[in-house]
Amino acid sequence: MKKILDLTAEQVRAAFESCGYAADYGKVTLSNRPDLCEYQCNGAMAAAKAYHKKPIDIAGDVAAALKRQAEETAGAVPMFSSVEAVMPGFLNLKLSGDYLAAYLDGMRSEAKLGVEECGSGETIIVDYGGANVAKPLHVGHLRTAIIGECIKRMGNYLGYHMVGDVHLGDWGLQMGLIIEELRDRKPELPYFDENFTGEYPQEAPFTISELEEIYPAASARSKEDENFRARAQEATFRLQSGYAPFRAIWRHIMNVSLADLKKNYGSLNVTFDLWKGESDAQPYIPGLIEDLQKKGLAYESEGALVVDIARPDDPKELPPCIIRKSDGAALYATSDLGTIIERERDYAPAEYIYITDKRQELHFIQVFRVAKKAGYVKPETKMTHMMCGTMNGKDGKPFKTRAGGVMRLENLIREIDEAVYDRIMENRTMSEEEAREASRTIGLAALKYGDLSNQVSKDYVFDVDRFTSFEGNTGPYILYTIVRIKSILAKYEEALAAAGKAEGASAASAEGRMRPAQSEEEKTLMRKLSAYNDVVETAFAEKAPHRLCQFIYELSDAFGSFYNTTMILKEEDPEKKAGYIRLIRLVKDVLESCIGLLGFDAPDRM
RNA sequence: GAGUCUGUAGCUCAGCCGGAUAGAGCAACGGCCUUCUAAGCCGUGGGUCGGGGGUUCGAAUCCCUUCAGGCUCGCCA
Repeated sequence: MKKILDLTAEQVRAAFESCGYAADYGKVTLSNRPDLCEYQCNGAMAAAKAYHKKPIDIAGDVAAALKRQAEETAGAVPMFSSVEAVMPGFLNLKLSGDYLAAYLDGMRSEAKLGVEECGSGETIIVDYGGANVAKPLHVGHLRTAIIGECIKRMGNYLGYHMVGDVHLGDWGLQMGLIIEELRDRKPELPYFDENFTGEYPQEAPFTISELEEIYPAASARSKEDENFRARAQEATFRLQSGYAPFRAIWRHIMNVSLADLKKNYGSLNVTFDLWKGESDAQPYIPGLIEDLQKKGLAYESEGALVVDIARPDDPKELPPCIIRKSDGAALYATSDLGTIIERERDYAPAEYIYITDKRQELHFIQVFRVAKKAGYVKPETKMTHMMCGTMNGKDGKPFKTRAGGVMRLENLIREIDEAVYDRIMENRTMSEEEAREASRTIGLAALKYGDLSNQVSKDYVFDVDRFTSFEGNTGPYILYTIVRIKSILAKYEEALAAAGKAEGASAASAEGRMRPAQSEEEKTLMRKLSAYNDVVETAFAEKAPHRLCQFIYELSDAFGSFYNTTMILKEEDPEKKAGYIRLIRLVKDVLESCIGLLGFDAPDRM
C-alpha cells in the first residue's frame, strides 16, 4: 500500500500545481503540533521566496484548491476532514475518520499489513557476529549480534535476500596457543606423536568448559613465557600450512566451539545462514596477493606488502592497507578480502553490510577501497560498515563485571532473566514453571529492546537495574501491551463461544469493516497504526532499528490511552464492539510483526 | 599533533537533509483499581539544546570558532 504521507502529498501537490506553483512544495509531514493538526505542509513558506508572495496567501490558495478537489470528487471518501491555512503560512491538515478507517481496512487485508516490498530478491550479505572460536561470547558481541539480526529480518521482510554470515575468528594465534597448551597438559594424545599413523579419534579431547579454560590460561602464559609464545606461533604456522595432526585438533576445536556458539546465539534468537570463518578465506589468499601485485596495486613498503588507498580529497592522509606482514603472514585485511572474493563467486551480492564495533572503521575503509580498486567488487555494489557504539556501564566506561572482568554473555542473560523472574513472582500468581518460561521471553525482550532502542552508532549505558525494572519505554512494556490485547481477544472469543456463535467469532472480526474513530484516543491510535509501512521502510533504509522501537512505543502508548478510556468488552452495541476488536487485533498484529523484526517474541501471559 | 564522533531536564535517551510552544522514560509530587492484566492511565514541577559568533523571515538542526569527553592514526583482530 502507498504510505499515508505519500497519498496526502499527492493531493497537496496537485493543489499546488493547480494554483500555478511547483508541485515540489507539496510535501506533507507529520504534525509537530498535535494540538493544531495531524499533518502539515510547510511548502508555502518555501514557495514564498520563489513567487514573491506572502506565504499565507499561497497557503490560502492551496487550501482553497484542496477544498475544490474534494468537491470535484464528491462521492468518494473524502481524504481530509479539515484543511486550514494559518500564519505565517502553515497548511494544517486533518484526515477524515472514514478515510483513515478505509486505509486500516486495506492494511488488514494484506499479508504484510500494508508494507510494500522495496527489494526484488537482491542478495545482501550481512556480516555480523564476529565471534571467536574457543572463546566464550561476551557482552562485546551482543550489539552486533542483535543489530545484525534485526537488519537481516527487516531486509527479508522487505523483499531482499539477506544472507547472514557469522564470520568466525577461527584462524589466528589462539589456535596455536590452544594446541601447545594441550600438548603440555595431555602429551599422550596421538596428535603429538610424530610417528602416529592411525586414524585420529572422532571424540574431541576436551569439552567446551575445558576449552574455555584452556584458552585464557594459554593466552596469559604467552604474555609471560616467550618460549611458549614462540611455540604457539610455530604451531599456528604449521596448522595453517596444513599439518594433519593440528588440522585434526583444529576440527575438534571447531566442532566443540561451534555447537556452543550456536546454542548461545540461539538463546538470543540470533541465527546465521552461513557459519563461515577466516579459515574459509585462506585458499583465496595466495591468488589474491599475486593478483594485486600483477595489477600493480601492491608494493613493498617497510618490508610489508601494501596497497595504497588514500585519495586526494581525504581530509587526512590514510595509511595504506597492509596485506602481507614483513614476516610473510597474512592478516585481518587479507582475510576479509579473501572472503569478499568467495562471496562474489558464490553470491555476487548487491550490497555488503558489515556490523562491527566502530573502532574498526579504518579497517573497513581500507578493505572496501582495495576491493573496489582491484575490481573484486563491482563499482555499483554498495559496501556499508555499520559502526556500533560501545555498551558502557553506569560509570560511562565499557561494561565490566563487578570484579572488573569481561562479562560473559551467558551470565548477563542469566542476570536479566533472574531479575525478571523475581519481578514476576512478587507481583503475579503464576506457577514457578510458567514464570521461568515467561522470564526468558521477557528478559530477552528487555535486553534487545534496551539495546535496539538506542542509535546504532552511539555508545549507550547498559544499566541492569534500569532494564530489569522495565517501566516506561522498555521491551516488557511493549510485551505487556500485546498480552493485554491477547487477553481481551481471548475473552471476546470465549463470550461468543458461550453464546453459541463460535463459528462466527473470528469471521465477524475479519469480515466486518473498520469503523471511523469515536474518540480522540481512538483516532490517535488509528493514525499511529497507519504509519506502519512508512516506519518499516525508513528503519531499513536508514538502518535504524531504534526507529522501529520508537514506533512501537508510541503505538503501545496510544493503545494504553485508548484502552483506558474505552471499555471494549463492556460495549453494548455489538457492531461497535466488533469494531473495537478489529482495531485492537490490528494493533496486536502490527506490534507482533514489529517485535518479530526486532528479534523477540511476546508471551501469552505475564 | 591530525582525523573523527559525541555534548539536549537530576539520570537515560529521542528530535538533527531548517519551521509553530524542544519531546519521552526514570526519579520527585498529586490523582485513578466493586470495570477488559495498575508491569497501566491522567496530571504537576523540572531545559542558557556545552559556550561564542554567523547564514536565514525562522537554527537544537546548516557554517565557523571555542571548551569538554570518547575513539582511531602500517605490520592485533
